[in-house]
Amino acid sequence: MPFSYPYFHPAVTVDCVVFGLDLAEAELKVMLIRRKLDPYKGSWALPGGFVHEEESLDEAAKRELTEETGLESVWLEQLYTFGAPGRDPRERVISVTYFALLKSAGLRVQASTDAAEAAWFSAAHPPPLAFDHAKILEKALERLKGKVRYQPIGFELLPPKFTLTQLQRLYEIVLDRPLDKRNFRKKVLATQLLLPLNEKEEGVAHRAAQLFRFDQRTYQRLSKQGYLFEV
Amino acid sequence: MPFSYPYFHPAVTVDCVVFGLDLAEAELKVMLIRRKLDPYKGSWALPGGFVHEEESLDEAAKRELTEETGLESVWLEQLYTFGAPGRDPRERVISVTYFALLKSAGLRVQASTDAAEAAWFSAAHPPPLAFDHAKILEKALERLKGKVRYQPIGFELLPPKFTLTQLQRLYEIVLDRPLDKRNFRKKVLATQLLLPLNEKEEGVAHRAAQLFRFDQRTYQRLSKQGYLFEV
DNA sequence: CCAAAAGTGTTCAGGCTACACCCATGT
DNA sequence: ACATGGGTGTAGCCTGAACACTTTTGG
Repeated sequence: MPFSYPYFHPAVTVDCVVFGLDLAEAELKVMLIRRKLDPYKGSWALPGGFVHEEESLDEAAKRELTEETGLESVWLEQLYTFGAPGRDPRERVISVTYFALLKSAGLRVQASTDAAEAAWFSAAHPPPLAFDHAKILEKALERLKGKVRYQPIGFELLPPKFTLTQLQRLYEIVLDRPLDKRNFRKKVLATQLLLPLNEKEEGVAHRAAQLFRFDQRTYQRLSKQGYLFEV
Repeated sequence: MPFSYPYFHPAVTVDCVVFGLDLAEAELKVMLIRRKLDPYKGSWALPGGFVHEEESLDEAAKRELTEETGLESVWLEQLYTFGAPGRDPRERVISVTYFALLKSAGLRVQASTDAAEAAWFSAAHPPPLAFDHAKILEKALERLKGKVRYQPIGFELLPPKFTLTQLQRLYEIVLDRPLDKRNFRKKVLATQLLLPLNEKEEGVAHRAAQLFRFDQRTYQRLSKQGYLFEV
């Protein structure tokens, strides 16, 4: 018989706030699933589920994301842990939440096993959410806004090859204010973290823009030396 | 019979990284307790304990802090949740960690009920710690260094009345680099968040320094308007 | 009067902001 | 040819860094 500490043992879940960028609508999106089980059956909720006995919290978050939305290889970071008594009407549940950034290439999502349906919604104006998920989303937005300014995580929301205008739109959307084109370009190019590719944008009805990719290697080298990315 | 989700239910603890400032030794300190129970009986560890069924995580952190160290009214913020399988040798335990800042007035601590002994150690060079507490401490230090620069939490480590030199020492210790006296004073006074008191330092064998206090009210008003404190 | 820390201004360089026009491409 | 977004430089301002001496107090 396995040892068990003689104290209260709550249920523990992970929930993920998955952000995606919609450049067409110039909006930050969040992925929600429609619950097919009680409680809150039929409501929109963050993708998530119970932590298994033999997996770490990070692994649980990755697994739930894949199971519920078919998404893989997203950027994932622990956000905050919510555990107020009563946040789940049935039993006390501690929720370790993550926030995830998805390369915007495909904003299509396949719902799968656990969830009835998955879809993207405006992150700023989401529909009513199950449990305390509105509070979780708010915290995630706050973190994203704060973090995007001093860590180059914004790139996780863009396709691997992107134009400077797309990068600027990204920051304008997340920071919710307009940026000056010339100043923005000067600044991000000065970081030396954008590698110009031998490729141009395709299929546009105007002058094709230069494509760049983010230089992950150089960034990692620089940040070990105390370099601070800032926008 | 109460409802219970048919999934794994781990034990859940809160652990607190309590920082204090030792201006005499110019060092950041962390409070540790000596464990009087297995596992790791006799080792130094972060103060903490199991979450009760009817209390929130924040409440649990406050309660443990008071029970184990006699400390009250410290600044407390959730840090990170650690839950790797195997981090407790007996049973899987999820630990929601907090970091706490203690006004340095009294760096004495009374051990009480749960713990055999409580004492202050160098935060940079702690003794060997139980469980994965070394990793937790490291994360807390990282957070403190990052946060102190853009949020005025440093004041939580000083007595309510302090001199500009003490404030400068604090930042020098936390950021681990020397700061220029004149530039530092210009900058912090420009924030308008330091109120000069009609009092001077006492009992020193040299010119007595002006005492200040931090203007919490004004800060809250300004930060609602999007003001960003920076050092 | 000596030791110890408090207190105080100016100069210079680099970064940030504001701002407008020509260019390349597809239809 | 025109519509659409791509791409580029400069000038003023402000902020951050460097730097040394006088003042006050207690012993």
